[in-house]
Amino acid sequence: MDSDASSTCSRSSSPDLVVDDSAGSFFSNTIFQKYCKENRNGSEADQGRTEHGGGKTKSRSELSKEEMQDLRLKVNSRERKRMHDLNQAMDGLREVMPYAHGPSVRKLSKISTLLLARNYILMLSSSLEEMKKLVGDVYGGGAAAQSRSTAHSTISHAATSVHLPLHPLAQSLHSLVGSTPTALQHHSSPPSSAPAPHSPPSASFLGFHAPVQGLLKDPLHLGGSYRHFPGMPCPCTLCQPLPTATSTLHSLSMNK
DNA sequence: TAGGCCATCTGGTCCT
DNA sequence: AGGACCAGATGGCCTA
Repeated sequence: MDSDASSTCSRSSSPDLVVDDSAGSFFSNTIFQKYCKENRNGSEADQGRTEHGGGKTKSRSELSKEEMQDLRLKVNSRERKRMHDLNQAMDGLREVMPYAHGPSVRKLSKISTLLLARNYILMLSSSLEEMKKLVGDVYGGGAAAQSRSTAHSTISHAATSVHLPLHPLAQSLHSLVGSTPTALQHHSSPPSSAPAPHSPPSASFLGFHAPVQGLLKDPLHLGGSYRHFPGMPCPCTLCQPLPTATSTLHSLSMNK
């Protein structure tokens, strides 16, 4: 089920659901069935009371059971649509994460997606800071202003040529991918070509520890399937010998 | 079979 | 009043 990477999930749901489908799920609901039972019993008594006031807007208490039912279906439909939109946004987030994409790769859970996204943002921020420092070092204090003016070209060059301290996420990624370097297919393989068995990432992959660990499943076998983005520093530990001045990312990720 | 993840329903609250 | 947002409850599916 989770392996379904399409924007719509494999569940019986669709963003453009209208009353029909929603009615299906609604009618299958036990609460609704109970409601129907009660409705059947009291329907005669209600009949006369609910007929009045044609045309005028009624308060909720004045609505007939049928109207209440319609209202309920409408509300349910809206809520369903809202959740679909939310899930679409979540899928959009998944797409831009440095994580394997492909039919054979299991989809990140929502919580995993959010946690990974957070770490990823922290990693990028840290990278940016390091690059700024490097640029400052290379051009010296006097040239700092000038270097700032040429920041665009310089940074883009630095991004491809300099290894940055990305240790925490890199460790996390490698805990996801596995420990053997040969298992990795760096800088080339399309994610879908990875023939690996797949499970969702664990808390350690996401760079979080005790607080989240209980929430996520543990073992992962994502052999060689995470993505390297062109122009971006590779976050893996193999590419990134950890400098002594560890970035703040780790501490940041710890005090979640 | 237990646990994780998810979709859906539902009622409450807040905002426009 | 109507809609958006939220959280709890429920039940289904999947995996270890």
